[in-house]
Order: sequence, then structure tokens, then C-alpha cells
Amino acid sequence: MTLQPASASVVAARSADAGTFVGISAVERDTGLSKDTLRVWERRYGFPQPHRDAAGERIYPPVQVVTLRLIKRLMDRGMRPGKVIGRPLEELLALGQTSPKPALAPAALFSARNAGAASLTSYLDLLRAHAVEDLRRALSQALLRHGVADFVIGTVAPLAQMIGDTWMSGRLAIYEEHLFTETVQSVLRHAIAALPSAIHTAPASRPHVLLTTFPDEQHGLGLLMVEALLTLEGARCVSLGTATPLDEIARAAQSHGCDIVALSFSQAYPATQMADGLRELRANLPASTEIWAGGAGSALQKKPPEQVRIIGALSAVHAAVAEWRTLRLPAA
Amino acid sequence: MTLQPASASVVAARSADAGTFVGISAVERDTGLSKDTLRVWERRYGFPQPHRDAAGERIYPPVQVVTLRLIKRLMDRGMRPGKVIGRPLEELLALGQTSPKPALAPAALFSARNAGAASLTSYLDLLRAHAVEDLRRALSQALLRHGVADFVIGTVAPLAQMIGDTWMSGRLAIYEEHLFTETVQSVLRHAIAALPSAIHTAPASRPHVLLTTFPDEQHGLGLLMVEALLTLEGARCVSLGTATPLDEIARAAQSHGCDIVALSFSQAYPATQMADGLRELRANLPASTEIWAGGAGSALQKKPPEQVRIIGALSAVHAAVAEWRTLRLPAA
DNA sequence: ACTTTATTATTGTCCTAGACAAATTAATCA
DNA sequence: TGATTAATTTGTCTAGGACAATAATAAAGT
Repeated sequence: MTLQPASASVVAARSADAGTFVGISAVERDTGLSKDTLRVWERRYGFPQPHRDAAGERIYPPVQVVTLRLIKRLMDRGMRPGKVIGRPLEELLALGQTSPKPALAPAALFSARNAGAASLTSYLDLLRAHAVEDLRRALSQALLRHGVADFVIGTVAPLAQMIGDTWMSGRLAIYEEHLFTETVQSVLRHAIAALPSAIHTAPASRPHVLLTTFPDEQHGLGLLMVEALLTLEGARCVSLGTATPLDEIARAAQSHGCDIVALSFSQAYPATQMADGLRELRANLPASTEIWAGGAGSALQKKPPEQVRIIGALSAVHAAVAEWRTLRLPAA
Repeated sequence: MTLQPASASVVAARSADAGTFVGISAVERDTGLSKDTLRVWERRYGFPQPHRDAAGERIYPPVQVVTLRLIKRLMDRGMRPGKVIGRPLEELLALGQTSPKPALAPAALFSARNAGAASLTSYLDLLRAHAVEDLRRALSQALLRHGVADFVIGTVAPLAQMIGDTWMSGRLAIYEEHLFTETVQSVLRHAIAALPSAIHTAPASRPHVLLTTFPDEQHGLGLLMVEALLTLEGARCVSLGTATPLDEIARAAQSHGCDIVALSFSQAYPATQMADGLRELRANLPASTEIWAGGAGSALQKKPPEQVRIIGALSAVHAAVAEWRTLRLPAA
């Protein structure tokens, strides 16, 4: 695909470095919207409206790509395409400011354990200043000060939410988000490793938990948070990382003799895939193996699938483990 | 998409649990082959040959999906579709055994520092036995015994290669590969964190290195290995993790004032995307910022793009850093 | 007033089959 | 032997129609 400089007749697109038009394939990769969707939107809503190269193939101006990215993010939050496509960029940015749905994991839930919203923004400031080392140090200190549970529930989780919001409103670069994820991941992994190995924990280091995400789900931060909390509770965790095929999750759970399969879903995860996947997984697992699903996934709010436990918030992990032990473990 | 039980007239497909036909979307996800490619292969080579559901949509028997996965892996190694599509499954497995191209990073390169091929298989055995804790312990011990550099170059790298080969030949489950990745990642991150913070290292903690991968490249292990080696050399590393958009890589490098942008490519990464991406990145970075590219990516073997340094093997990192310092740092 | 159920609107995915550009291999020439 | 050119292979793109799945709205029942 040959890139073509902007012709003189081109409308706007001069905000960024014009001249760099991108093909449909690159747009799919950068926005997460499938080629089919991009074409059908163009047909139905008149946006995006790419130019054509010499071969008649679509080439998108950077502005449109940015707008599409934003729209995608808005849709992950529950907006409908018909309502947002076509609006000017400023309006979309404004929509991003206000959380459309009344905050899936209400901030109030955290406030008790939260080290204070003010300090959250101070982490954000460090990130914006690209003071990675300082950020890492600040997070490590918070971890030591509040302990693993409060650190995860009161700092990391709301911080992740805030980062997402800030990105939405265009006040944070993608690479800064990456930087944040890497740093937090590093701190969390360190914390998990430092926790007393569950093997030596009574009683019998149960439950055994398998952690992973569904295919197409690349967000591993939620998984790491849960792993930290579970390990803290004395559970023995085995993580497969992100994006494990469904049948493989079942196989892994079986051969490890796991008591629980814990799954994490990000906001963006499509409701259908989640429901279908959970059903299929449930069918391939013995009844003695529980399935726990959690995360920011909007689909979790709705109808909880059969025989699957929805962990509504990170703070519910403690109770869930306690309950499992009473029910499943013979009184010691 | 409604799943439909296999009709009585269905040919084979009874090897696995028949009755579980998958839609084209799921096949794309599980094999990494685009819907377009799947359809055109069917048209041209007569394989795959999915059945149709009531709505006339393609539904693939599990055997065909497995075969497709295998074919994809073979193609990542340089095989051409026309040569492999249509061959029976056994033949494909046999092809997987022999490394088609003379081993991109020849084993001989490692032998000097390698702790012995025999011990490598012992790690593999631990993995197969699902003794995750033991595996982690064994790896940590190897790290302590040989030091970071020899551990990474002599153990982790060839082990990753071996895991890939074993997976290819069908003797390793996908989830076992995930398990391996997670475990190694944990050990490596721990090692990096334990290294003396580069900030206090002479001279001036240079070079400053930004690490990441291109979009669509999810393999982060190579990145972690390089980060370990670089940190060991006293460089200051900032990692963005995997899959960063090109323009964001450039922005990040600028605002961090990086001396080097280090990129990692896995075998599967398409040569075109790599070449184009490197060119584009080069154009968006000041000449004073070097680009280093490395990994198992087959495209790296060929024509090195302009003004991009190819790191042919992990063992070359040391020399590369030394050379950079002589050239770029004013004699102290 | 508030679920529950039917209807309508919206939206994403899938289809066909042809065209063509990019990458690779083969062939030709210096 | 090494560089150019030609032939082949292969993946991506296009078109618009069809339709299934989802969400929103209206209607009917507690």
C-alpha cells in the first residue's frame, strides 16, 4: 500500500503531520475496529470518509484515525455508534469527560480504603512528568505503607480507572498509558513474589486457582491484581497470562486439579463473547471446579450466567475465598 | 452464530469431540489467519473445507483448525502455503520436527555459555509435569549460578526456542507454553528489579534505552531478555511493554530523550510490516537516536534497513553497548 | 408502578467473486 | 557470481446485499 501525500484540495487534516495517510489495515490495527465495520460505517453514517489512493483503495487522514480511536473507546463505555459518529471531535472529547454510565465500580466503594483521591492525581503527575523511577518508588512506598490489599484495592484499581478516563479526554498519550501499565505491573509482580509462598500456608494452600483471560483479551493488570489478593489470602495461584483459548483453559484447570478458574474482563470485552465463552467453559469443567469472573467488563453487570460467580469488586475477593473454604473444605 | 452438531453424513472429524464446529471468526482468532485468507485458501487450494450451518455460514471441524494452526506455524518459519496446504496432518508434524531454515540463531552460538542441552530438557520435563513452583525454583537457581548474562543467553533464549519447537511438533499444549512464559517472565522481572538501579551507575547511566515492540507483536519475552542484559550493562531502560503504535514510539523516545530505541520481533512477525515500520520510525526520529532491532524475526536476516542496527544475537548486546559508548560518549 | 414480553431499530459480521499489488521464485543477462 | 527482469504465488481490498444478534421501544400483563 503506497502512502500518498495530501493533495492541495484536501479539506483539513493539517493538525497533525499531514501527508501521512494510512491504509485500512493500519486503521484496523490502531483502532480495534474491523475492516468490515469501517467500511459499513462509511456506507451508513458517512464517516469515516477516507480518500483513495491511485489503486482506488481507502487511505485515512490521521485526524479520522484519532477520532475513530476515541469513538471506539466511547463505545466500550456503552455509547452507541449512531449517537456518536459524525459528532465533531471536541464534542466527543467532552463526552469522554463525564463517565456516561454511573461508574461501574463506584468510587464510593473504594473511598474507605483509598489513600485519598488527591494522592492519586500525584501519581498521575509523576507519570506525566515521565519520572518513571519516581513513580515506581512512590508506588512501592504506598504498597509498604498500606499493605497489599489496600494498595491494590485503594490505589492501583482506582488509578487504573483514572488513567483510562484521562486518556479518554485526550490528556494522556498512549505511550504514557503503556508506561503506567509496565510500572504497576513491575511493582505488583514484585509484591506477589515477596508474599510468603502459598505452599507453606495452612490450610493445605487451598483453593488452587487458575488465572487467565479469554482470547482477544490482552489486559493483564486486573489479573495481576486478583493474583496479588488471592495469594495474600493464602490461595495457590497459577497464572496463564492473557489470551488463552477456551479449550486450553479447561485442559489446564483439569491437569492442575484447580478448585477455581478466575477470569478477568476489561471494559472493552464484548458481552456476547463473554457469555458464550463462560457457558462453553462451564460445560467443559467438572461441577466441582468453580468459575469466578470479574473486572470492569460491562457485560458483568447484566445477567450472570449459570454456575458462574461474579466478583463485583476486588474487595469481594476476601469474602469469596472465605466462603469457598467454609463450603468446600472439610472442617480442619 | 449457531453451533450445529455434526450430521451423520459428515466425513471424519470424530477424532476430537465432534459436534463442536467453530465459526470463521473463532478460527481467525485461534489460528491467526485472517478471514480473507481462510476464504481464499478454500477457493484456491480446497483447504480448509468447512461445512455450512443453516444460515449458509462456514463452520470448521476442530481437526481442520488444528491443521491450520500447524500450517500457520510452519509458514512463520518460512514455508510457503502452496507447499504445505493439502498435506496430511502427519506429514506436517514431520516437517515441524526438522528446523527448515538452518536455525536463525544457531545453537552453536550458545554452546559456549550454555549450561548444557541436557539440563534444558530437564526444565521442559518440569513444565510437562506441571511443577510450576519447581520450575521457578530451578530457573532462579540457574540464574544465581550462572549470572544474569549467561542465564539469559545460555538458558532462557535456547529454552524459549526449544519450547517453540516442541509446541510445533504437537508435544506441548498451548497452556503449557503460557505457563512457561509466565514463569520465565516472573523470574526475569525479579532479576531486573534486583540489579543495581542504573541511575547510580557510571558513566551517567547512558545510554538511555526505550524498549517496546511494534503493534500486533504480543511476545514480550525477548524484550525482557534484552532489558535484563542492558540493565546489566548499566544502561537505563524504560520499557513500554508490547504493541505500541509507531507514532507513539517516536513520541515516547523524544520526550524521554532516549539514545536508543530497542525493538524485538518474534518469528511470526511479517517482514513487510517490519520493514515499513522501521523506515517510518527512522523518519520520525532524530538521527542522534539509534534504532536497534533484534529477535527471532526471520525478516531480520535479510536486507537490513537503512540506519537501523540489527542485533543478530543476544550475545551481541554487550559489544553493541560498548561500541555505542565509545562513539557517542565524550571520553570521561 | 413495575416487570415481562413482543415489536421495531440498530448494528456487526458474513457472503460472493473479481481485481490487483506485493512478495517470492525462476529466468535472463552482464 | 551477482544483479535485472519476468513469471508466479499469495494476501488484501472492493462492492453491496443479506441476515443474525443486540439494544431500544412499545405493549401487555401482573
